[in-house]
Amino acid sequence: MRETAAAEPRPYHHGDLSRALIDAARRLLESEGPSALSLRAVAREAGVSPAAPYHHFKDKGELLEAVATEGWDMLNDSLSAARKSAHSVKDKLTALGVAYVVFARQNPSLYRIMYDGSRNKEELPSHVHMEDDSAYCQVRDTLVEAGADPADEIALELATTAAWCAAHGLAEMASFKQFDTLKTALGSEEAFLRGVFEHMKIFADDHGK
Amino acid sequence: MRETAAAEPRPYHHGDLSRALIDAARRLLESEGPSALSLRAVAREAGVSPAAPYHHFKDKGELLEAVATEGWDMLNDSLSAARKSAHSVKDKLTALGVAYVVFARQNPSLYRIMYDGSRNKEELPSHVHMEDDSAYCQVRDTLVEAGADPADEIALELATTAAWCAAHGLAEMASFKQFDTLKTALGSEEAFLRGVFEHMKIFADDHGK
DNA sequence: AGTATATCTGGACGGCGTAAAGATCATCTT
DNA sequence: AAGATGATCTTTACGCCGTCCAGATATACT
Repeated sequence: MRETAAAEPRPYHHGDLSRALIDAARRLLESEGPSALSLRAVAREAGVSPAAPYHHFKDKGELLEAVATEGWDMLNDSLSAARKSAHSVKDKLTALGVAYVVFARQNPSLYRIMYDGSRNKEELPSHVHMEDDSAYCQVRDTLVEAGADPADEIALELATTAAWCAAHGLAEMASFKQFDTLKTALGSEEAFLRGVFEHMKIFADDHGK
Repeated sequence: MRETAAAEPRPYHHGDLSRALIDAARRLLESEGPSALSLRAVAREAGVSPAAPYHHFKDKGELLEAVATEGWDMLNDSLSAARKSAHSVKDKLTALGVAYVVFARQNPSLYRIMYDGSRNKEELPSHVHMEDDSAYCQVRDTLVEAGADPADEIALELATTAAWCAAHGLAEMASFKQFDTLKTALGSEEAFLRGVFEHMKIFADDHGK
């Protein structure tokens, strides 16, 4: 819609350092894992001095928050796609759950970062829990589509929470080697995920329909 | 069964430093949280030099593992007690789930440490998953008591995994402020936990009985 | 008693997050 | 066009971290 650089945060010496820092962090996260993600390492990867990031982020936490935000956006997109691709209404919920866990398994370091900031503040970022096509709202809306009564707000929030907890729990557990035999017995990791979800009412029920 | 000190690791200059270090770590964990748990701080708290711990633990990780092991033992005890205190068979599973989450909520820093080491190794400690009165086995046995078919090993392991994931997911989520309104609406945090569990088949079903 | 050995201290190294001061460069005002 | 302004980046420095090494110290074995 717009020609060139005109409304961006104004490239100065570097160009767009905050963008470059987030990208560098993501790169390090994939190649070295979360424990290697120091502010200094990110600055090094981006080719600037260790203090440069402080002109764009208040501290290390704020940089990680920016990385996390992009992670949540990616997750929201994954869930949207899963919701659309599911054929029957009954499959939609499981498809959402599987998509959630698959995302976490494919981006384990990013997934960790996404929750780390929240754990310290004991609060999820608002765009996860509140905004309209946030992950939380997508799960809730899908529950309603599946037959949950939207008038009973408490039950609906409880059910959404239950689904979220189940998916998050499985996402963290699925990486443990203890489940390898079960995965091979069932043929694939996704079969394992579906198997676990099948044992959870929240993903199998008809929700009053 | 034995009189005094005879089979212990032998107290030397300090007395029993590894014990003292683990206690110091637990103390710091409760008073300052996981982020303050540096090796140096633990040594300081125990009144020894920063290098002293290295004669008892290979590195910081091994000390944290020792702390985690005690945490798992405490959790196992909590679950045993919950299992015994539940009156009906039907209540036992929910009682287990609630006890799990309550433990995590009452010892949040310790709970974090318990999983941190495993996340790096992608493997749970064996005494959690294998030994007879481990948390995992207690959940599995309770499922059998509740009517699950012990002959269908795959289904039983899937169900146990589902219950574990649900409880772990809820344990991590329950600290977020987002659920405060729901908790007050339901009257107490435990009511909130039970409400969430009620939406999970694994905790409500009759398991084929 | 005397030697070996386990335990602890002190000091050092590099890496970390972060703050302060100075250099550099795009933009704004005139 | 010129100089002032202020954002961006670098350099330097501080205290904390995990860890290693050399030396001191106290216990245990012969």
